[in-house]
Amino acid sequence: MEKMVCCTPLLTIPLQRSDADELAARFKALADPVRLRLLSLIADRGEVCACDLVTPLGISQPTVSHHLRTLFEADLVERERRGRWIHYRLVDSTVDALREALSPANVSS
Amino acid sequence: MEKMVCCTPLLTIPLQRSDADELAARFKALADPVRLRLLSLIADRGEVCACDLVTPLGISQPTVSHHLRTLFEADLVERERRGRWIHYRLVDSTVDALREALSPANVSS
DNA sequence: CACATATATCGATATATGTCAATGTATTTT
DNA sequence: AAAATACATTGACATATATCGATATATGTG
Repeated sequence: MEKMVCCTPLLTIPLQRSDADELAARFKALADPVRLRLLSLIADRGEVCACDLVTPLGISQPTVSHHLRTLFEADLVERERRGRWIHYRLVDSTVDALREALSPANVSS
Repeated sequence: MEKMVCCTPLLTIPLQRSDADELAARFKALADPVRLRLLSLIADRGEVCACDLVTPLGISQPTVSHHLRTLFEADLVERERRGRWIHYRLVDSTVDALREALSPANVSS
């Protein structure tokens, strides 16, 4: 059971400040090419050890760790330690919620 | 007819660097609460004069202008000068494209 | 043309962010 | 327990961004 994450739809009624802050924070997590590629790799493989995310992007291990933390704190990925490795998975519900926040105003009626 | 805008889906295959750059640039435009509220106001009213976007957010006119430019350059809004006023409208196709970029990997088959 | 209004740009400043090398911490292996 | 491996944190630095006041530009009005 995923926890409730976000977000007020953007295009239906004028966003309040607090809702805008929350939604912007999520999009901010998506607003970096390295994080998008990490997310993409995680989604592609279903589950990935962090160790497999360092080499393919050509950036340092601390930088990868930093970005994974950002994705984690935005609830875009979840992680699980298994032995030495930490495995990352996409949190579908957050991606779904962001997608829905971009839904057009008048879908029905 | 809207021009082709973007973007490679995020969750289907690993993003290439150039695609990630492009997509990140779009999300960056959404990654600010002021811009989200501007977009929300524009979407709500269908078409808005820039003059009506200054007061409701409590920020200065140059700042509003700056953010509107950012939204414009990300193809999220279009604008049209009519006399003294510049009218802003949402570019639905860009919002649609971003929403689709967040589509889950295996929708069909 | 002079003036008012709507919007954009400039310059300055404060804050945020991406990145890395160095170091720290947690876990397994020997 | 010592060494090795996986990952996180720290500190430093460069760049980007949000914001504003001042000013410029464009359009309409008298």
